[in-house]
Amino acid sequence: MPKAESLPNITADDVAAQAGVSRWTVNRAFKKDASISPKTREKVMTAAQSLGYVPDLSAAALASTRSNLVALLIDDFANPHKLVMLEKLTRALRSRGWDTLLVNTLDSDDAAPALLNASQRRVDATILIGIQFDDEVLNAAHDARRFKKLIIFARTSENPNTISIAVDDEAATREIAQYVIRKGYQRPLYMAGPRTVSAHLLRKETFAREWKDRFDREPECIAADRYDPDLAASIAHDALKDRTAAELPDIIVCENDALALGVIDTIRHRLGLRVPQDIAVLGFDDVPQAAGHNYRLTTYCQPLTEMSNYLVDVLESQDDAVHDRKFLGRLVPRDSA
Amino acid sequence: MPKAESLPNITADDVAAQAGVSRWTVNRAFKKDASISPKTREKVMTAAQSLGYVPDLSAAALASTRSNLVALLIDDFANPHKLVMLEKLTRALRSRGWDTLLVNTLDSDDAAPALLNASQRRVDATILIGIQFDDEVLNAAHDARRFKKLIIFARTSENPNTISIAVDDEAATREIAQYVIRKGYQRPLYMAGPRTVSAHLLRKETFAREWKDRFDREPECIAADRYDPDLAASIAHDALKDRTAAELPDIIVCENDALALGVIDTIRHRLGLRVPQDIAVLGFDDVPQAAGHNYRLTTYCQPLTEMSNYLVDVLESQDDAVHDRKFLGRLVPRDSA
DNA sequence: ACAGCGTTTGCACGCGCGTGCAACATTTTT
DNA sequence: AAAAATGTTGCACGCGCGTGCAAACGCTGT
Repeated sequence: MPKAESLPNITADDVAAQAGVSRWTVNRAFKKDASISPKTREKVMTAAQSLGYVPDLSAAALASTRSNLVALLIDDFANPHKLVMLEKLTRALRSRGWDTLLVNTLDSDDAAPALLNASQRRVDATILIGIQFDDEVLNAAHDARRFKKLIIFARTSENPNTISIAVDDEAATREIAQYVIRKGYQRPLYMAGPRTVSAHLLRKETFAREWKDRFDREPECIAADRYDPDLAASIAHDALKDRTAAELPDIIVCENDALALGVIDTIRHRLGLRVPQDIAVLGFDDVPQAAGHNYRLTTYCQPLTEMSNYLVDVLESQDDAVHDRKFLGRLVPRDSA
Repeated sequence: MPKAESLPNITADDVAAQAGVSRWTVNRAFKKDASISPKTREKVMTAAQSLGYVPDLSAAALASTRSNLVALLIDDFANPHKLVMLEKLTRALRSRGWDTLLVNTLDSDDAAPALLNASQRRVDATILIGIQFDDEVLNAAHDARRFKKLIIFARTSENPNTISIAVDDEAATREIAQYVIRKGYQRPLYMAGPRTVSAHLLRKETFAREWKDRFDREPECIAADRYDPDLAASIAHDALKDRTAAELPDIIVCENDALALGVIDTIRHRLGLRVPQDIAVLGFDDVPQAAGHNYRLTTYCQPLTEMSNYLVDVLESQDDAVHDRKFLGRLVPRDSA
């Protein structure tokens, strides 16, 4: 049951009166690195506690140029990796004093409105972990007033107006390609994701290049336009269902785990084949299911915790240096390839 | 690259000057149901567009008693259903003009601080979709000033200070129990979740009661203290690994899908048995994987979209009526039971 | 006790907009 | 055509706190 009528707010003034100091001293007591004597702070804190006072961050944001609030724009909810990213990011942010505004980029035309929506709350930065952002939208956002940092997380971007914090896709894909070659696979099939996403072009192209460098032929490619296991399952099924054993690939390299999980399901339950004996599968992201007994998926693990902490470092930095950074993850060999 | 130096903000005053009206008229133009003539609004909007003005919701929140912002407190990130809930909730909220502050309840002692954190941003309501909230924390929150609506979503709560929007656990579990009985299962094993969560006690108790009413004996129960497939897999394995075929349950009824998925993996890959021929499995939530070819999980589907829309209705309602509401979902029979 | 220094505290002003009412403009009624 | 009813616009004040500086304080050494 909602509360009947909200009592008047407790403000810093109330605490100041009770503690016998000025309002400004009260607010200072709640700011670390503020110039205030330990005993005054103690006195203020006691008064605040007894009144149940906490600073109003909303008012603080209005008064200053910082809000300690970031917007997190997200779509692609079919991809289980998103939940992991959300956890890592919100954990890093909150444990270091940042609040997160979660904005669901509802559909493909909603990228710009979502960005605008975020800006209306005075966020200090906007973090993009969706896939629906093209350069046009990004540049428009950058030109708008009131936009501060625009961070693309876990995805490579060459856009000069954004800060990209991601795994080194080329290095990672090269490692994956080398692994596939070393294991002696002959007929890889590469399954790509949505074409709008530059990172993924990078992965696909890097894999193709590595393969061509070694065998002087292009690997076969198919694509799913969403990172959705079910969709990947259907597409893989359509691509493979009429093939003879000799025509089947011996490994399917997937742009990420969301695709790989669906592909494994199709291989097992619709094609009636075994992983990895008939067709091996390789993923990217190391989602929780990848480690489970069912999939045992060989995949590439991004250092998400480290990346999240670096993101907060970037938020807290004042300078205008270029903050783009690429991280190295590691290939996690399991049983699927 | 971050922007060099942020330009001065465009405020309603700037637009007012350009449009030749007062500042208040400008803000009115952006409020629906405001008393303003169509042509004035048009004029204002044109000026706003040309200047790139959008209202500052942060300032609006400070000035009024409403912020159109809700906090969403969440933990239990191992449960894939959380991602579905996030999507449905943020979609319903945002498409109806509400912003979402996502607060990761970092650990079991963090429930109260997380709640406080939310209150500092002047949220109009706090939605709890985590599992770490006991009555003590809830009552403390209710007593605190500045707390408005406290909504427990997708979980039954008897706490009189909260609004609970959930599926009818008793009806759902009764339906599940009837299904199990009708299908002729003899030796069910119930796998419960964390004990702190009242909804789950309800499910377990309802199932046990239904079973006892029919067969005059208690079903066997085990429990996992997190909704984590991997943990559920281990616990199921420990419970079953040394049993003879006759001692094994013929169905494992799980409090939710997060547990059920892990249980299926264990049955197949660690016990080497078949689902459902050797042991059937039943879940709750209908997570995306449940429908896939791998699990084909029989489960109970909550009407999340409807529930989310109702939640926004509650947010928009002014009265102090009791808004608790229980929804009916439906059992989705697939191949696992 | 006093100058000299660093530390701690107080304050005027503004952040951008909402509330509620009063003033004004427009339409309808008689 | 004037009066009444309705629709539309303007404004004083405040929401709670940050910024940057000036005043007051506490301490050292002599």
